[in-house]
Amino acid sequence: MKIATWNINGVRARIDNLCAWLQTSNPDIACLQEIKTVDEGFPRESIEALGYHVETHGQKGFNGVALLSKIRPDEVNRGLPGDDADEQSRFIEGVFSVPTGVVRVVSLYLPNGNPPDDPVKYPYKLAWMERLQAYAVERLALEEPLILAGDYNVIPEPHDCHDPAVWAGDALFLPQTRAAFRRLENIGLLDAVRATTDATKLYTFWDYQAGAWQKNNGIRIDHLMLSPEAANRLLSTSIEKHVRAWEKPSDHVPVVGHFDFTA
DNA sequence: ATGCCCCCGGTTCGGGGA
Repeated sequence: MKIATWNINGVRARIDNLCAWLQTSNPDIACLQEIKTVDEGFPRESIEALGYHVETHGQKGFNGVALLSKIRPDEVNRGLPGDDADEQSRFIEGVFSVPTGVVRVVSLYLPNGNPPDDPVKYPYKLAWMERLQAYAVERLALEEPLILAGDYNVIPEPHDCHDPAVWAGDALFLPQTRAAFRRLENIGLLDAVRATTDATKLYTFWDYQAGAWQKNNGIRIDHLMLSPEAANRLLSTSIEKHVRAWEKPSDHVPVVGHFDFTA
């Protein structure tokens, strides 16, 4: 079973790209971020035509997440618990039946947090990470396969970026950000890519500016975080960076986990 | 030191991204 995450950077601007990727990569479940549309504006027909069920949690203009899946989810929940006043659409959870039972899959878009000295943005990011941890603690107690997939806007370690010095004061790489990410690992979530490879220079995002892609000046910020029950089913991961060279690309590429959920 | 580039809303620029 192939479960992928991809920050699409505007699903309406990228629908041809998305359909081409679905047809070639053929994921069973795709977690999208930054769909940048309200639910009514999501181009669901062209995706349904490829055999996918579509669940969205959008908003006007920016943010927005979605779950595309070949099997219909038994349950869908929208919004990260812990703050009823938070109106940003950054979290959607689906529960899917598999031969071994269920797998719970989340598409999440963690706040960027820049600039760090902004009175609202960085505190919002850190608070969101605390809420995510509280949610994860609760879900981990279920002892189910759980896959928290998405754009975390976190560079976990210096080798997860081309030039750590450039990112030193950035909300994606500040010590507090990295510490919050480590807490997610320490409660029992496994970074699937790092668990399956020792390769260096693995990135999932390359800025549109200054020829970052051509120079491989990237960062690894899109992650699949796994509960122990999901980690035990993990076969391999891949970063599908070839799509970054397509015409009119997203600045992120899909990150894919292959799982064996056969009984 | 700053901007490079891109999407969106809605207008010819600003907000947001990272």
